[in-house]
Amino acid sequence: MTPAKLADAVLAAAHALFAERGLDPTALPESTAVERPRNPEHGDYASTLALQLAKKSGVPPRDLAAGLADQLGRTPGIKSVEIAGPGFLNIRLDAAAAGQLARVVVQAGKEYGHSERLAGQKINLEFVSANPTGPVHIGGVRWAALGDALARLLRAVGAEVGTEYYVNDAGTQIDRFAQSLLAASRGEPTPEDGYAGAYIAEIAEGITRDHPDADLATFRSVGVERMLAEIESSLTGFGVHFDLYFRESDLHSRGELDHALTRLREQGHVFEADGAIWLRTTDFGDDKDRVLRKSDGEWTYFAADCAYYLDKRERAFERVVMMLGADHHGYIGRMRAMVSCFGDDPDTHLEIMIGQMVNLVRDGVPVRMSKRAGTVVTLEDVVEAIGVDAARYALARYSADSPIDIDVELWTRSTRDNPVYYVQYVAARTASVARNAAEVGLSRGDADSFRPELLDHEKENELLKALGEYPSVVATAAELREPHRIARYLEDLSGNYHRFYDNCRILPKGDEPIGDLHRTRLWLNDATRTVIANGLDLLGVSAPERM
RNA sequence: GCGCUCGUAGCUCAGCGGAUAGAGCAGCUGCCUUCUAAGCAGUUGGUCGCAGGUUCGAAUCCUGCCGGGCGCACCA
Repeated sequence: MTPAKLADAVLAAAHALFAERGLDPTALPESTAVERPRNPEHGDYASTLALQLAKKSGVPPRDLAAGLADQLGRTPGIKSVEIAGPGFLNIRLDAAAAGQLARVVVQAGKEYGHSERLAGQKINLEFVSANPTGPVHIGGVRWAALGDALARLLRAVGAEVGTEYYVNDAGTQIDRFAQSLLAASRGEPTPEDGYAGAYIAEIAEGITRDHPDADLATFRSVGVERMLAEIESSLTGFGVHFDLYFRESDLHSRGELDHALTRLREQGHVFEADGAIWLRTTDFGDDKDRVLRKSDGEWTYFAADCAYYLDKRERAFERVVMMLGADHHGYIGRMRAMVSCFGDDPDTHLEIMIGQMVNLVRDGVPVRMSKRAGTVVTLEDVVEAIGVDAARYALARYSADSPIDIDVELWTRSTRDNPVYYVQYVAARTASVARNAAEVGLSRGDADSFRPELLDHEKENELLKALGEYPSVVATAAELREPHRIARYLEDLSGNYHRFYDNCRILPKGDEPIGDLHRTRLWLNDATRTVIANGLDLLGVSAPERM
């Protein structure tokens, strides 16, 4: 019996009860859920349905709870139902019904935890989008970890996801980048407002080698391509693949800014003043109107944002998700207003996620500079310091709302206090048990030797409940755009596995003959490995066979 | 000044309106002759920033205040 099926049973009981008492069935929700109470005295699962229905039905909650308990008590697999407090239903399952889950999980394999909850939704996810004027810095690394995890999560719940990296290859920052390369190639000092760092000299040198007569235009075009190739390669090494690297220059060359301007004009929110073309974003709550085309005829960055948004919408994405650093949160107001100016609804078509700052900390002091980039800490620096797995886990483990310090010493430690090791250790332990089982001739066996009623130890029950919770954790994490929930869940699951391991011997001791308990526990071991591996995969972290 | 965000144990943080608010670290104390001790068990530690409101029920939702961070360009 999975929690989802139990929840269905609770709802079915409510329907039966309402019919029996002649109550209005429209008061019943379409679906309900059961909780995994922390306090074991509150049963294996708890439902608050009676509390929720009391007001709507006009029946006292404890009275409703009693009726529900009566109905539920007749459901196979349910051992007992108690009413507690104001009207909680505390439900206990038979060991056999609870234990079935081990088999459900193993048989579902990689699919366990997946659902169709967001099926049919087409979501565009844009993240990182660091300017191609230098390596990806640490803030972008957080988005790489979080954005990629979110893409995996959304796909796991059935959404159609397109991931994109917006390449700002058309603005004046690119001019400065080109001039910095040119200066470096001539051995001249970095121009004012230019880019410094060893990488500039390296790229300049490479371009000069391949294009001896390179002029500013060459440094510009080739420089951007090489920088972008480097960025893409470092992201690939980080396990992050983008479906599309979208170039701002394409918006210009395809005339998409004019197209967007036309559309905005049609909607009636464009005006001219002081020789510039403006979008009246104040119509939709922005604190000031925004320039689309400057008086000198140049498009603004904001105009390109408008065109890019329109482009995504015209590619049939119904939801446009963008991830920005906290220093860009001022964009939210104008972006939402812009969406409204197009006639869209910012609450349904746009979603802007804001992430707080990240520091790499060594010996209690923030690391400030990269060996290669000079002024910032880069993706390579983070990977070199703690490795891809730890970096991805550390960056995905915290809510994007909270600023984080990544302590190099902590995240490279091989102890309990390093969360990624704690979780990966379970992956290794479960794999080790499976290997040892195979060596002594123990296998999960067939359906006859899977005897879930034998899984009646407290720690087995706790582990089963944790495993059963996984699908709803995935669904919630996807809906709330909070990958950190996966990490926290995996840590909880890991604790449950270790306690099971400590209390319940899986393999036969010495000459002990192999029995159904050994086989059944092996199912539980393998179910745990499945969920740990699936969860880590959502975060882009490996599930090692050995450590 | 306006806006966004955060404020939970000594520290770092979980907690999508539910029961006695949880975990790791730090402190103290135990557990390895058979599956990985990179583990487990016990113990100490809280006016959930403050004040109101909504609710059967608030750390969670709303309002105000206090404190920290960030942002308010015809920059990109």
